[in-house]
Amino acid sequence: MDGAGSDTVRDRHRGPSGSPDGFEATTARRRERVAKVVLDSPLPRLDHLFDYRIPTALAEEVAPGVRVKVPLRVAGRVADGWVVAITDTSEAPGELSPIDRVVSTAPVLAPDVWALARAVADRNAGVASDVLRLAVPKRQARVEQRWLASERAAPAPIEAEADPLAAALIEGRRIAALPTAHVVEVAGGWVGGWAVDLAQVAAATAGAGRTTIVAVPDRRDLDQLETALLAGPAAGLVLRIDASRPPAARYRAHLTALESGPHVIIGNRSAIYAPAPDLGAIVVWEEADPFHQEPLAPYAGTRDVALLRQEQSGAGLLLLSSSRSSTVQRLVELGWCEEWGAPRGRPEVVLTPDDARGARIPSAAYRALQQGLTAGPVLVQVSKPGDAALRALRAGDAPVPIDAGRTAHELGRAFPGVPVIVADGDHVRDTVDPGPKLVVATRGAEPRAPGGYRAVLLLDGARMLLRESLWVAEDCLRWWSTAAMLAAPDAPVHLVGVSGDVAIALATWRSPDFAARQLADRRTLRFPPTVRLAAATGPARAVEELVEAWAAVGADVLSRGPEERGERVVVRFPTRAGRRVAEVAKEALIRHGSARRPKPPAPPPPVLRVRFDPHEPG
DNA sequence: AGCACGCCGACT
DNA sequence: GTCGGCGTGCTC
Repeated sequence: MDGAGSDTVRDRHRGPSGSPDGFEATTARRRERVAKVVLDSPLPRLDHLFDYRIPTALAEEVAPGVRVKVPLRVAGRVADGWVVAITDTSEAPGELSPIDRVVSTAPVLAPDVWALARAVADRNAGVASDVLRLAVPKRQARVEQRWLASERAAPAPIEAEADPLAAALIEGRRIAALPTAHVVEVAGGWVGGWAVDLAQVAAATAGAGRTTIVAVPDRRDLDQLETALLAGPAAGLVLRIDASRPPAARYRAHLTALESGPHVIIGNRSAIYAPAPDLGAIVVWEEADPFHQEPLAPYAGTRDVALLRQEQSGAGLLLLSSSRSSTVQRLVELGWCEEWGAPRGRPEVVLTPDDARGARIPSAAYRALQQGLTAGPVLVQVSKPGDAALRALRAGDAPVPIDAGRTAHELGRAFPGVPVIVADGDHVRDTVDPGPKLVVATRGAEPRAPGGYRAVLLLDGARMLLRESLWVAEDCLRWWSTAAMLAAPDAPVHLVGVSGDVAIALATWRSPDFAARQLADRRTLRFPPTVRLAAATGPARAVEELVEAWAAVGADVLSRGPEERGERVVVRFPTRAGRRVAEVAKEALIRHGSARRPKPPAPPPPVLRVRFDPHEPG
């Protein structure tokens, strides 16, 4: 990777003979202090490094990573940017403008994070500054001044138990693994076994003087991981990088992460961009969870960013998931990633057919609940109700949907005197107390119970499998697996009304085999993850032009249709073509990407947009 | 974003 | 000839 950042698209346009405007013949290379600056601008045309003269008055302060204000001649504007490198020469035509001022001397954009942002943007035909918005938190002047003034000492070394997985990661190995499959008690309470697994790996990595980054999908998982870490030897090294926390805390954690480690950096998807000078291991928990998909352009998900960061940094990569996705299985089969060990513990899953007389709960499952309730709480997982279904229910419309509320009502009647607790998007619960009770939860909202549930009922499996999605089967396996892992070690897990491959995968706890079969099917169908997809929307003319350019580099149209004020197209292409497909898209965005506004007041004009690896092609 | 430049049609 | 509308390209 080019440490100064690659000016790829633009350089390629110029070709080997140099600038098309003929400036180079008259422009001698100048010798002076030159700063290479990336501008904080979302315009694709400005997404390359700009050269600025470093005035002697600023020579002391200008350094790679600092925020600067620079003039942008057109319209006499001053733009924000970051210095990413300092050189002695410039190829830019004309006189260099001087840097206007240094915003602060804190080097907030670490060189490797810049290289990562550049690579992420290039892979997704995006703009580096859009990625930097995720990678560098908003400046907090007070916090920064305090940090600049403070004495900084490296954290004291810690004593941690040696761990073979951590040792492998520090060597730079790439590993796919399944976690301990039951809840575990630590000083702060009961947490998922996965969190204790990861706390151990992070502590051992810190014991070797290296930093670990762990990215998890959501706040609930982050809380569990933090609890597990605070109970262990690495408690003092934890930095929580979490967009939902106050900006000052977020910025303070970012500045601390810039210091030499070891640290244990934990957070949601933005944590994958955290600066880490002594990075030893990159960990993604539940890489297939939709919360790992970035909703902001250029939409790069945690797993893909982690893969790029692993390749650039040479740190280890651990993809730990409650079940194997076809995407990770592909990495394993390519030999890019190795499998690690066998999962520890395995829920006792019973496949239970639907009741012949049409009762909501088959009698075998009913007996399991009854039995479980003599010892403690039991869990019933139902599919997501959905707002429309709930509104219909309230309005008294037929048909009545199956949802957490109705199931809870029925169960309450079936088990009189037993408390019923509902957990869903509107009633968020992280944990429940011990003692007999029925916990009815929509998938993904299941609370944890001390010691684990005495029985788990996966009630709406068949319904979940009806969801229209490219990824239904593996999504269901993941939802069921996460609920199953909340069971006490000897408690039964009943999967109701589902048979076939996916049910057997859960019962045998062999999701990798299932993922391998999914992958084989997808290979013959030419579906992701064996090929990649990209979607473009915009004015028909721009979309048509892009489709032609894409066809020339090996992308074929999967679907095409009208879109509000324009067109939408989805193409697929072999993974090998990814680089060219992204380059071509970036060129199209430079031509058509910025708004050409007609006379106001008019609706905002359609603009060309490109999205790589959309989760659903539709 | 906002400004210069240049190409083409309509005018003194 | 030349004025000016607007589409195109550029910003170190």
